[in-house]
Amino acid sequence: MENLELYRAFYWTAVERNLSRAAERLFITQPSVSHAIKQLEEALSVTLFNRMPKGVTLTEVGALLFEHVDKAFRELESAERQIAEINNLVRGELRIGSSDSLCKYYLLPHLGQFYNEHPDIHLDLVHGTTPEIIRQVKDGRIDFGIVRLPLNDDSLVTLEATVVQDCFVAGGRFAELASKPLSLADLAAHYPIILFAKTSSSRQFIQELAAQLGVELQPEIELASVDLLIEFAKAGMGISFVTKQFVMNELEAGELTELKLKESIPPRRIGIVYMKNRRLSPASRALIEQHLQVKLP
Amino acid sequence: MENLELYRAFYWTAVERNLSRAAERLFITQPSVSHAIKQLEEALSVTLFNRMPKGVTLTEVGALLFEHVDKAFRELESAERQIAEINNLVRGELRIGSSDSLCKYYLLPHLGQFYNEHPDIHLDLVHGTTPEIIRQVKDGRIDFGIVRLPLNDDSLVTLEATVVQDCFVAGGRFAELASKPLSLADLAAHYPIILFAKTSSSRQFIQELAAQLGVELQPEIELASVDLLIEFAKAGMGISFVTKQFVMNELEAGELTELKLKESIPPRRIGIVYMKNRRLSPASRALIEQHLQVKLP
DNA sequence: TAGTTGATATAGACAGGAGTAATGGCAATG
DNA sequence: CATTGCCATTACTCCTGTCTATATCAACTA
Repeated sequence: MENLELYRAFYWTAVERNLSRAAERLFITQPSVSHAIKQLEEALSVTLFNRMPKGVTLTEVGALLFEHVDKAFRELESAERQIAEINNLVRGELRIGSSDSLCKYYLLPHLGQFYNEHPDIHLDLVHGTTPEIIRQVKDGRIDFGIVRLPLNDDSLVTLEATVVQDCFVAGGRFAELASKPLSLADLAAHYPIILFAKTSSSRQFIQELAAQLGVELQPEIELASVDLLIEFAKAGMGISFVTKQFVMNELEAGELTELKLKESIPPRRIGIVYMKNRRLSPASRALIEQHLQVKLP
Repeated sequence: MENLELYRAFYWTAVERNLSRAAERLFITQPSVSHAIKQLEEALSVTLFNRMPKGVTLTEVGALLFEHVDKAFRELESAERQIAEINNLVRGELRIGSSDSLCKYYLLPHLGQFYNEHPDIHLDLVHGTTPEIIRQVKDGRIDFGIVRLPLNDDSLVTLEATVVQDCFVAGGRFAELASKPLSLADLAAHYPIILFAKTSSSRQFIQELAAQLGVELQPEIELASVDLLIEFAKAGMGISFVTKQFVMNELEAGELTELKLKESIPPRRIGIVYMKNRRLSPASRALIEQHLQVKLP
């Protein structure tokens, strides 16, 4: 068939058994329906309706066709209904990528509420390094990513989500260091430093900062997770470089203490990134605007 | 959706993963496809494709939609294929109505050959009185009818199919009557007459003919089937009024003998009738033209 | 039997929109 | 860094789907 719209006229005519009523359903006039049916009949070289004095009835072939057209239309309706549901947030999928610890400490708390409000939206969280996240955003495998800024990529939209402050924390026998300001050089020279693994942006950040200050930062211990950084510091194994917001609980509980550093550590911006030429899914928009409280353009 | 044609563009784009190739499939240009996809996306308020440097890929929603569109299209294709088969006589249905004995003696012999040639065309034979057949033709319940002519109904097409000759036949002890010509009055007065039931056109025919000749035809025996008319005559129970063509076998075998009547019985025309404003199915056309050897207009 | 009602079919005109050609922009590739 | 192979945009053309008006037909109805 060269024109699927004809099937719509056929469908309603078959349902209503009356061209005029079908026309009303289709919001067109009766001659248009008549014409459409005729075109369809000619295209298929069959008679689909018996024209009776008081309406039309399906021929055998018409009835055969109707069965299939009916199924096809139900199929399309079903698809459209499901898409409407996705648009209305009653179902859908939310795929978010976040680098390293941002997932647990920034995203997770907000996701809880989102999940309560939209339990049928399937969550898919991936984590990886910032380049990995960017890659997946570009490939369309995730809806958006949460990464540390700055980022310069013209094909991405970057929204500042929050700002975090890194700091050195100590616990156990090193807790007393908190009383007096220290310089980074002092720390590096006299205390065991615990840093995140080399690949992390956090590690690169402090390493570069130290280098600018002419300090060579050589960690005593390298760990692959923020949780371990915290635990090692709590155990008094050394001084961990962590994001302050991520250790709030421990600081308030007195299990960790923030060291006063003579040099100031610049805050680091956390951003939401997604493809410029791609529309965010309704679920993404809802999460970003309503839960993460980030204003979308 | 207000325009089903957009789904076609969507379908091929999803299959080809490339707007330009989809355009080729659709015999339109790439910008048209691009435009169509865009319209569909706006109508559904979703993004269906990720535009990649080397083509497009389906988004999650796009993939969901594709499943359904694919099914819908298969459904329509299936319908169109079946209709094509009906047009090509590899399948279909043939619904024929014939009054009384015409079915067995005229139609059946030809149907055998038709069935051999087109074994997958379903045959549906209905028989009834001429008015019943006409009614069913008009209601579209049968494709065409085979009835005795004349018939004056402007909404029907009437084609003369064959001509039959009625006659009186006898068997057994009455067979000797065949040697000398008899008048209808003689027959009516001195011999037991066996006629078909009152409702039949055959009965009305001979009754009217007799009345015109001033003869009152009072049957000794009334029967409801041609077979019984034949059997009773063969058994010598009386003289049956039958269609000569229907008793050919018995005449040739000598089981029955045709009486010589002084009056001539006019031949009766048998016709094919169908609705003027309805197209005959391919199967009907084939049977009528090729097997019944009746030329269609 | 003429008139009415409730259907579908046909004819002709018109406007909206699908399609086109030309062009631009972008990303990957060698 | 030019080339290639994509998709998007624009401006214009022309087709076709739709409309109005009218014809036609069958079944009632008075």
